[in-house]
Amino acid sequence: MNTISVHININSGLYKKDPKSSDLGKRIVSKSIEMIHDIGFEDFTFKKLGVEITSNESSIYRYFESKHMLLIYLINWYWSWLEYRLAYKIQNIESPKDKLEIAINLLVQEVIDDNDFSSINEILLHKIIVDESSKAYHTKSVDAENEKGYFKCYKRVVKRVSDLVLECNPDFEFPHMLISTVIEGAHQQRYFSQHLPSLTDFEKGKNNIVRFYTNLVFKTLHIS
Amino acid sequence: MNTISVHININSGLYKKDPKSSDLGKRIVSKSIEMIHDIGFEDFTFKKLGVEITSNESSIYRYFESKHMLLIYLINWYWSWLEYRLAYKIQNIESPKDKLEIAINLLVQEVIDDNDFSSINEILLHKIIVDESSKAYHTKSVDAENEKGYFKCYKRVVKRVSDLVLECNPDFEFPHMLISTVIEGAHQQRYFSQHLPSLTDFEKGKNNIVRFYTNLVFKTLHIS
DNA sequence: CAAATATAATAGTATTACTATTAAAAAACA
DNA sequence: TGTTTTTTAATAGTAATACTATTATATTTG
Repeated sequence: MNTISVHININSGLYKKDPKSSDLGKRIVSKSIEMIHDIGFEDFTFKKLGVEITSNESSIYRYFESKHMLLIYLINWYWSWLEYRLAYKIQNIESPKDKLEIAINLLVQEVIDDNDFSSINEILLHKIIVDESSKAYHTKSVDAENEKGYFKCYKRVVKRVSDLVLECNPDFEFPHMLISTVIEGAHQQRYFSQHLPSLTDFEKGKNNIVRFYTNLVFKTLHIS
Repeated sequence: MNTISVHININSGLYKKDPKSSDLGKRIVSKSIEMIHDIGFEDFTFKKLGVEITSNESSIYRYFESKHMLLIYLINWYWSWLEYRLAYKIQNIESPKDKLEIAINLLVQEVIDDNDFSSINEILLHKIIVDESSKAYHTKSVDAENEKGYFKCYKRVVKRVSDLVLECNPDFEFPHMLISTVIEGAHQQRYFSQHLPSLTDFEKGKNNIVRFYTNLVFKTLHIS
């Protein structure tokens, strides 16, 4: 899996200059992931990032229009990466049910291994998705940004997995609702397990989030 | 239902001066709901609110410590109100299954009627819950605020409905996950239906969100 | 009618999320 | 090699935000 980064292609409308094209760009992306994870998106600023990478606020603005756009970039990277892993993992699987189970697992499981070959720490990026990604689309500019294709990668993943749902049960009325509920739900449960645990039944090491959502999907689709 | 407001008691740690205790306080709450709904939470400021209610920024700060605290107040009001309606609606119902169905419906259904007797427009407040409530707890101060009891009303509702789940199926392992997934999921689906419809299977007038979540709960619990 | 309290008006602060300009350094190219 | 172009760094500046503090003026209460 060490050539994953080759497959991640991000919509060029998301940046002003491709951060993959220079060392500074890579440092921006890589350090921003660490910092957003550490201090949270609201406290993260380009000024602080500039200090950390011994560069300058204004230099960062040459890559990203705003910190909001940087977050959108990171989120797209994550979903592209997930889409690639999904395709890879189900490519030789025949059974629709097995494919769906693998997909659910991928969507719902915590990310625990990092690919050292890219400048992106996927473990931390997954945590950013859990903690911060709702901030990318809960804005007054969602509609305009959706039209520009800023959420395409995410929507494509939902579409792909919804198609797997329909392969299992062609009569099911709500495949997109089911999958977006599972994805967002799993992220929320991970967040709640850290901060509002009484909203969950999380128990360390028991894989409850994965078990809950897998069970929920197959029960809802009447296949078990 | 016109004496609902009597039953809504908000934790006094959420405000500096009780907004129910004065006309200005009521105008603050009532107008803030309209404004947050109209322009969104980020663009909403106490300065703008002051202008709208022909009062002053600094006067508003005498009621609420920050706009964040005002949002927390509104969210608590919403969940108190829901808790009251829940108790009221299931009080004479015997069957656990019927009680749970009523509860799910209440959690998942859009709010369509306003109680003119309070200074709170519940229709708009529900829309704020859908659009903005995740911003109340996706902060670096969640843990501190959770300890102060800022999320108590919400957690109490989840607990109550989880108990109804266990009444229906005492062996079910994940009642809290199920209910918080349904609540948050339904809010997200309403948001997505407006802004990212390809993530849903929403169709106007077909009540798909209610049908989907009701079905999901009863299938997951093996009772239909 | 006096005292206490609530409100309004004004001013001020640190920080944010940028933009603009210019100079220096590095890379490309001829 | 020298020159041009591009990239980066440094500095300064702006409008807005999310507040705090102070004081004057209403309004309510005893």
